[in-house]
Order: sequence, then C-alpha cells, then structure tokens
Amino acid sequence: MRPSERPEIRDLPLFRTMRDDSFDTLAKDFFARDFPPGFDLLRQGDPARVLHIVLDGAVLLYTRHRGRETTTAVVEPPGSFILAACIRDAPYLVSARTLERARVVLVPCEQLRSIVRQDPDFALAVAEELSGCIRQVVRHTKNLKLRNAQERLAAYLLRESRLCGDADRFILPVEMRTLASFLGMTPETLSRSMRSLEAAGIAKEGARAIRITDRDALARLAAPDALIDGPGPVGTSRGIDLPGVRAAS
Amino acid sequence: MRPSERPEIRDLPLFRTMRDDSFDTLAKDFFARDFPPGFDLLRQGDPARVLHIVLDGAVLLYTRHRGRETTTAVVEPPGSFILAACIRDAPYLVSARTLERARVVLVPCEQLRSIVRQDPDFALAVAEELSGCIRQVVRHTKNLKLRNAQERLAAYLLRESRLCGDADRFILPVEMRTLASFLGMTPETLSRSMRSLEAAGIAKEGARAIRITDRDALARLAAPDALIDGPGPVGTSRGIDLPGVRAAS
DNA sequence: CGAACCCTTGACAGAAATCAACTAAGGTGG
DNA sequence: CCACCTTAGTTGATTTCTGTCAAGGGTTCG
Repeated sequence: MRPSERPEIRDLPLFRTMRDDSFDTLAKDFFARDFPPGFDLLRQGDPARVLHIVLDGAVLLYTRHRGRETTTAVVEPPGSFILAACIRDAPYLVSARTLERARVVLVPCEQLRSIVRQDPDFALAVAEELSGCIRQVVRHTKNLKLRNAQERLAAYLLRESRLCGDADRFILPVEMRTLASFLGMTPETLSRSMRSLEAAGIAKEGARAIRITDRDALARLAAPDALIDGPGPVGTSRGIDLPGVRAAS
Repeated sequence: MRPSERPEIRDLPLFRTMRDDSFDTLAKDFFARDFPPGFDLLRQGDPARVLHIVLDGAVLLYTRHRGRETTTAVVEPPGSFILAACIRDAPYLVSARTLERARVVLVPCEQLRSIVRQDPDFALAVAEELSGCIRQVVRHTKNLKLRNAQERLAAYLLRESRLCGDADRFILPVEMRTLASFLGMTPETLSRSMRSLEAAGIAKEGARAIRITDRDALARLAAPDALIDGPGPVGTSRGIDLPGVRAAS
C-alpha cells in the first residue's frame, strides 16, 4: 500500500467507521495491488481467502455453468466484492476478472473476521455493507422476473441517466455484450431492444453514447420503481450496480 | 412470548451466540404472535420497523410491479426475513403474507440495531445471517439466468429430495402456483415441465407428492451444482430457500 | 494495413406466456 | 351426507418473446 492512499482506504465505506486501532491492526495485513486488464482475480468454487475492494478501474463478476456464462456484476470504486463468502468462510459463488487496469485492496478473510469479532463498529459496517448488497441482488432479481427485456433496458438507461445527474446524454460504462449479460439477455436481443427504444425516447450517438430524447416515453415503458431500480435522484455512484458492489440501498 | 418458548428463541441462529445480557435486553422488546392463514404481515415500500422470525408455519415473500407478481421466498422455521431492511432502516422490498397459521417473533428494528452496536457476537451473527442470505439470492439469480424452466424444476426437485434426506418420495412444501412463481415461470409452464420430466426420472403421486424414479436421468437434466443449488447432502432445513430465510450457505 | 473483435441485422427456431376450456379437489351450507 | 361453489391444476391452441445461427459492417489495435 502506498502511504498516499492510506487515507483513501481509511475512508472506504467499510472502514470509515471502525476504530483506529482496529484499522491499524487490519492495515498490517492488507495490501493494494495493480492488475492489468483481463486479469483473473478469483475463480468460482475457490475457498474464500481475501476480500477485494476496488480503488480504481472496474472488475467483472461473472459465473459459468454448463458452458453458459452470465454477468453478475461490474464493481467500480469504492465497491467491494465477495464479502459474504469471506464472512462465512465459504467458496466463492462467482469468478472475478478486471475489465480494465485496476487497483484493488486485498484483505485476508481471517484477519477480517477476527476484527469483526473485536470491533462492534466494524461489525456494524460489515452488516450494513452486506445489507446493501442483499437489497441490490433482490432488486436485480425482481427486475429479471417482473420486466421483459425491453423494459429492463429502458429502466437501466433511466437509472444510468439518473446516476449521471439526470443527464440527457451519457456514456454506457460497459460493453454492450456485458450489459446484455447483466440484464439477462443475449447481445442480439439487447441490440434489437435498443433499436426498438429509438422509437420510444432514446437515440444512440456512437458506439456507447446514449441520448434520452423523450424521458416520459421512456418512463412509461420502464415504469421506474424505487423498489426495483434503487432509491432517490442522487445516486451514490455510477455504473451497473450489483451484489457486493456498493453500500447503497 | 410464552415462557416455554424462550429457550427456543434463544437458540435461533441469530440469537444463539449473543451475550446473555444482550438477549435479555432485547427480549424485553420483542414478542411472539400467532397469525391466521393469509394474514398480511408487511407490505413492500413500508418503512422497516420490525424484524420477523418464523417459529412455526410458513410465510410467503412476494412482490408486485405493474400488476405482475412474483414469489421471492417462502420462509419456514427458523428463518428470518427483512433483516437487511432493518439494518439499513430502509423500506421493505417485498411484501409478506402467512401461507398457513404461523407463529412469528417480532423484533423492533431500533432495539435490534442498538444491540448490534453493543454486542460484537450478535453483530457477527447478524453478519453471518446476512451473508447466508446474500449467497442464497445470488444462487437463485444464477439459477434463473443459467437454466431454463425444465432444468430449474429438475434441480429444484433434486434439491428438495436432498433436503428430505435424499428421499425418493417427498411432498412439495408449497402449491404449484407458488412454486412456479418462485422458479420464474407460469403455472402452465410448470405443469408442462413437470409432465415432460415424467419421461426423465420423476413421477407425480397425487397432487403434491413426487417420486424420483431415475435420479441419474434427472441429474443429467438438472446438472446439480453446489454453487447454484447449495451445499452438501445434509441440508439445514427444508422447503424453498431464499433471501433472508436461512443462515445456510 | 490487416486482423481481431464487437456490434448489428436478418432469418429462423425454440421457449415460454397467454388465452381459454376443462377437470379435479376442497370447503360450505343446505 | 350430498350438492354446489370456489379454487387449483391441467391441457390445448396460439402468440409473443427471446435465443440461435449466420453473415456483414464498423472499430480498434497491433
């Protein structure tokens, strides 16, 4: 860990409220590292050994089964992932790979668990992080089960806009294929859904830029709902949000 | 709370490891109640006020959006629900209704949060419960995204059998329509999937009884996977398992 | 400049939802 | 105890949605 980034790490949602001495103890054991794009950070099924927290860049969480693959989340700073596996000392349910160059804090699970037991403030922070994570996954599941492909895309675009400060124009944070996988559809279906939305309030401007031309029309289609898409106009962060990603609820 | 059930409550996964004095403090504020079948316990969108723990009976967690409705979970003893909303003091994401006569422990969120801050053992128990819950929802999402309707049903039946001690014959814990909704399909599709599985290892014996006639054939179809269907041969409990339900990971 | 790779588009196939009718089972009240 | 009514489940016909396969166009990067 570079001395310069210690304050940044200290201020992460997970560590912000913990006692100084707990942080100092924990800090002895964790370290930050840079990873190149496309680097495999962990594989589903492996026993939990280290908690990961993204300081910079972006990390893809994905999972495979029988040759099929799906995106579980894209984690951006200051998101953490696989906290649940660490707490339970259980195998990872997903694999993780850097999408771009990324800087990640690695915290050994054993030390983490030991501090949880000693510092109630930290334990509470962990519980809050986990709770936020549950709520995100539950909302994502509701999204998958209660909306069709086109509605999911419309809702995603509205949310993305909101996270960019209700901007009418914004850049998608991930490739189309990753977005498709996250939204539970094939790239082809995403492409067609995007096209059909061009008649309902959006315009594509280049490969990844989106302009919202008719917010009301889009909203009629998406039927945005705080209990699915997440709360309030002022997002805590940007990008796809998912399990283990952000404390936001 | 009846004096006789105090030991039972004390031994719940969430309370088992907490300090005596914390439990005593908390016990002043919680109470157990009986509810008739079909009783609405809470509604999505309402602010979190009480944690619910099921001592007896069964509770349906479901959610609505735009006239569509889907089952999120069926909670059976000794499962809890909406712990995450309580910890974050956020609105419920789902509604809850008793499926049958049920006995439920109600714990005011405020007191719960206050004890979390005071008792690290309890905070750890909460973190573990939440972690188990996350893992369940993540597995459920993987199930929805990586398997088709028939495979989801096949995997569900195998898991159900496993939870009944690898019994070849068992009774479904919920109505077909509820199961369909949980598995992310319509009752019609469930009915047809069930029928098509009769050529691949199962037999229906009456309305809700299932016999597994060819476990290997069923397994070839379902491709059971610990990272989706949950761990080991010895289940912690039975029935549908879901968000906020069981500590099992 | 060329080779990957990503995205799009079209044609088609398959999966699942919808609509509607029918059957069976459970509960109620006569 | 039986008839009726309600509700759950099944089945069939059909539509809609989504995935698959294949080809083409555009970008990016070496």
